[in-house]
Amino acid sequence: MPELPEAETVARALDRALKGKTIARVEVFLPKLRTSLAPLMKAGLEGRTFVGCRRRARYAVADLDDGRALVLHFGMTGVARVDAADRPRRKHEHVVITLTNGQAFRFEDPRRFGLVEVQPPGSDGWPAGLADLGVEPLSRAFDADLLFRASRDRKKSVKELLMDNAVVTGIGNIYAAETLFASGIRPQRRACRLTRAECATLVHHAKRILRLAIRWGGTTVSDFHHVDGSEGKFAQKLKIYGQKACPVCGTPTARVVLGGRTSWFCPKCQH
DNA sequence: CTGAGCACCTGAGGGC
DNA sequence: TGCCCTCAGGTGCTCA
Repeated sequence: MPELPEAETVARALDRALKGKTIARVEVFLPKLRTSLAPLMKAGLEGRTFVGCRRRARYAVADLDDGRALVLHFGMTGVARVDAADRPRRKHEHVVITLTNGQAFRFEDPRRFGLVEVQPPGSDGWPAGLADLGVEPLSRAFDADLLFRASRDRKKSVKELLMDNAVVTGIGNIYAAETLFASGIRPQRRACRLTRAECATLVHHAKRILRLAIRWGGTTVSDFHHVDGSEGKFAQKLKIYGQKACPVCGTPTARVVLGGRTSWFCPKCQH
């Protein structure tokens, strides 16, 4: 999916596009995405007004004026748009929420791994369904100590640890690869073999790369688009993911499959 | 508890 | 042109 920078970009745009807008009608065109869409239809959203939109992990959370929230996850191919309500529906637009101002919020998702739910507030200020997530990578809580502690006695690879949402949220296949390349660490290294200093390096580069990617509007590989339909420009900044050769030493990139995901690395620069 | 494997989906691209 | 294969930004289930 959309990893953290893409979700952040979308949440910021939805905040501008939806804030103060009132729901006129909710339509769904499939029984389910990752979860059933029936509760969304029965939620009685007509007449409710959006008060803003924020991000947690890879979720966009559009808050409503009654305390509930429209919770979105983009799976691999989910795209949110807000545009004219009267244009023809696209093939994979599964949810259309018409607003009273002549616009409509639309959720398009060819592979249907995404999620659109209405959730009540939980105890921590976030929707109830977002409990049990790890720390935000851009928060102070994500530091070398946390990563070092989480990596002890773990047989799994460093890359899988970085992508483990119970440890740190929002780092997916692209940004894990970029973080490991910048840190000079091979993706397949056992997490338990990381030094404290290497954990500090990983944390530093993860934060730097995620911030940079947000600044460039995220990464468009094929499906990801902004709320206005434009593309994320971080794709041209990728150093290792999907690259033929290492941009530093010119060595052809290598690939290894970890946790079922292709992991790109430079066999010369990463150890 | 952990980790491995796979299921959930459609579409794009390559080889024949 | 079509068929068959592999692969794709994620998550969550079962099983050992």
